[in-house]
Amino acid sequence: MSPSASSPKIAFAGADHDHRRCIAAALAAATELCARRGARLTELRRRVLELVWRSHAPQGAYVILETLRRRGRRAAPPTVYRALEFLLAQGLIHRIESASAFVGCTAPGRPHAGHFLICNDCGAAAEVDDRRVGSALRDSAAEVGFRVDRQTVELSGYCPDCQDGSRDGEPGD
Amino acid sequence: MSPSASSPKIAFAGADHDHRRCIAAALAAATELCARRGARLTELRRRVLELVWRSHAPQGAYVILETLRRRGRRAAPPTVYRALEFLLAQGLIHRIESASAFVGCTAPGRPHAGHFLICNDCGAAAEVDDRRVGSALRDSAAEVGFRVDRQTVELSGYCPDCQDGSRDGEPGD
DNA sequence: GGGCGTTATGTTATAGTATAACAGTCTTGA
DNA sequence: TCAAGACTGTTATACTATAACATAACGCCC
Repeated sequence: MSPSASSPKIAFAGADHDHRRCIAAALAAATELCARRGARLTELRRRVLELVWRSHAPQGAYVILETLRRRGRRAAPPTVYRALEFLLAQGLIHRIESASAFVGCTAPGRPHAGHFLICNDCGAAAEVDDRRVGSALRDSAAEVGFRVDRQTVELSGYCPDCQDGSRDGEPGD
Repeated sequence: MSPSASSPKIAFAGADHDHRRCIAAALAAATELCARRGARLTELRRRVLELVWRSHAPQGAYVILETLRRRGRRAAPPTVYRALEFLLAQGLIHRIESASAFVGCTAPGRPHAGHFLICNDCGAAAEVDDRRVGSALRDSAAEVGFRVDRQTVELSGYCPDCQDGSRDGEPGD
């Protein structure tokens, strides 16, 4: 069951996609997953998850906080960080270390140790699960006797949509 | 100029090595490199580089700041961050994103886009340059049309010396 | 050696990211 | 109902990083 025959790999959603569907799908998956696990996806946590998913660009904790407040919710930094902590623990979001920000997980409930392609221009982060990368990293670590616990793999650069120079200055290679 | 032939890969220095030689070698390489480039390795920058190299564990900017002050240097956060910025620009140190800290580069002056193995226990970070990892990442990005600019690859886990459980419950570090 | 532009550093203030600690509230189940 | 635990509110603070402007040191030219 291949998702789409036209493109071999789906990484960046593209500027024209219906993002409401992304959000709805993420919330539905989270609801289902938490129910199955007996984890409590409370109203607050759901709202924070929704705000993380507001864009494919990683969202900072304080941006989420501001939005919560503007929407009438009493909130302080711990409010947001605790919700984010829960969502991280459930594998519903990821932290992008190089941006100190959070992005929705595109394959929750499935064990995966993928990597991220992050566009310097539009800010979008695409999650990629590539077996070759994973095994290369694992082999490399094993060779020196290192036992891997957690991996942070983030490539910054320019996504296909942002490489044509239509945004500013330089066209790419 | 050939590296040691005794071990196939040198990643972690080990608890018993003479770290003064690491520091001396790093400072010598930095001096030579900056001279060749006409970059000014000032007294401050040299001292900051030395403090980054104080350990193989990544050092936080404020730890460096505190040490500078204890040693009698007038310093504020920008003092340290500006020196770190210079050292980063010269490729003499790397920033470990997942720790918000800095570690000395083990191969300055040589273009490299390697990755780091970071021990959760002793804190040491080993820089590894593995062609397979690099090419797997490059291939994976190219497949979806992503142009890579910068990469952050950090694996956290346990180094060979820290896997035997001898550290459990140890008070000091 | 003095003038002058450039680079480096000092200094103060503040922005941005994250957590500690404790109080109050809600949920759940015996 | 009650108790225990989980969740959220609240205040305070720690940690990380940069903006903005002042001063000092260097490098070059004449």
